[in-house]
Amino acid sequence: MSQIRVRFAPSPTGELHLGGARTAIYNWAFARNNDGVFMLRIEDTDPERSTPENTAQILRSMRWLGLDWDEGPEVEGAFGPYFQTQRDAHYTDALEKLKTTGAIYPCFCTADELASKRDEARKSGGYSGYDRTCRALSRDQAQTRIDAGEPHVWRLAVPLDQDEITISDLVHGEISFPLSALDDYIVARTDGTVTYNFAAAVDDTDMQITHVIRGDDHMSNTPKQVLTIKALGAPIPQYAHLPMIWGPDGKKLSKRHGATSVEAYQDEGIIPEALLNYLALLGWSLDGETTVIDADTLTNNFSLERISKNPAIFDAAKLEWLNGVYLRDMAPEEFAPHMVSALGEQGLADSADYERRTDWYHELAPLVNERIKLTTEIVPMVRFLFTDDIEIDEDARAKVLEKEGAIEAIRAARTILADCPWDVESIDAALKVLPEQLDAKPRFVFQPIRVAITGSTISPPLFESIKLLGREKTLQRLDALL
RNA sequence: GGCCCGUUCGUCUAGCGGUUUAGGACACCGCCCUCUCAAGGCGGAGGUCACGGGUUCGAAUCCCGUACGGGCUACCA
Repeated sequence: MSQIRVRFAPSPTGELHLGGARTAIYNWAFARNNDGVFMLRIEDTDPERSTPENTAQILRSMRWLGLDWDEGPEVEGAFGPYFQTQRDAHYTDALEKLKTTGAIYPCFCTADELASKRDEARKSGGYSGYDRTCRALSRDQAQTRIDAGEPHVWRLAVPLDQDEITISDLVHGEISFPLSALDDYIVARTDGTVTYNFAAAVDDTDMQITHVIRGDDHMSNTPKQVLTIKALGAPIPQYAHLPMIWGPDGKKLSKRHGATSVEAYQDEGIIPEALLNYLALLGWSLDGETTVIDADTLTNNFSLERISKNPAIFDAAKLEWLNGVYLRDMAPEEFAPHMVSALGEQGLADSADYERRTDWYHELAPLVNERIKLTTEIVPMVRFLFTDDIEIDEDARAKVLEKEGAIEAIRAARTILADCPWDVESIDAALKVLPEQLDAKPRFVFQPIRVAITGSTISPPLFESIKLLGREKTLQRLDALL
């Protein structure tokens, strides 16, 4: 059997959003699991909405997710170019071929005429596509008008000698469309440029795509593309149409649901492993039990048969939970770079500092990564260790510091820490006696100390925090409240 | 309007005719642990498998209708 070749074909009219990312993931995983080729093709034929910035953003997002493509922009390959705007020659060839076989015909109806015909037909209740007026023209008649310079488009002549066309979809099974409901769709516009359905069909043919894995919204386009490929005399690829991803309200995912692009999630503190994992399992399942799956397991087990047929609602809470799972699983040397980068953005740390006291960072890492879900939570939790410019939270001041016994606890801690050996065990042992000594519940003793040192009621464990802060700064912060 | 697709706990899903009193995960609730917050442990609530008909000894699983939701129906992709 020939090698499996799949493609992800985004149109750079916007950022890479979650639905597109998932389509890319499934294509990639399918190719990897079958020793196939994963191709990236940019469908930039809409000059109004396509931008190089969007293309760059899509490539960036894919790399971030770890989706490496074997052919496409920047890596190139034998089937390029990989931008549709650079493939005119291929489309012209295909067009010429279909003109000679008569599979397409020129249509001189104007856009206005078509619009009014459509409106009228709809009003009387039964619009089912172009009425094929120009299909009745003889070749000579048509050629004469073309020679006279009359503006025209080219349409695909849908075969009339069969009832229906059946496409076999690897997700949905066999799907039949009555040909009577199919339009003689426009393949080439008045200005000579080709339309999406034609370009996609020609490209999939020329690029020898074996499996077209794409969104459900293309299902109705498939018969047009199949008819086109047949007219070209090429083999029909296999299709797999993925269900849509919806927002929490069951409507199409959009800005009003918050972040929709891959980069937006990156900014919100999601790491690529988690997004890949979440999206992979949104519409596909390994066994119904597995919720945490790494890239290798995915690429070794992905199958089109286990893609679900029904749309899925995007659940941000579950993504965040997964993100937390990945964060918690990280070893100190894996997590520390995330801390450095988050702190770096605030000018609180840099890689030089990390180099200088790597052990210190590695001691801090496990205290942090097990209590957060998003990398954006890192800085608020450890900020007190990186600057003396800490402000004590108003709420914490009122609820903790102004309580009876708070100052006494801080004073007692100050005395103990002034000459306690500086390791976690010693600090722990020394401070643990305070509740009994002051005859107070542990929380009433330790919370004031925590607020004094970290500025907040929420922090990494106290004794470890004290140890990492260092004796000098610890005493300074306690003194500040006495 | 026409054509196509879909419908299992709030959400993601397992289930491919009997092993199911429908399993897992997130979210939710309670308890435990505890210096805060998390994490973790234990337990709980939550589904008349959209609805109605069939087929069958037996249906979430097969068939047909209906309802609801979605997609396409552009000289957009």
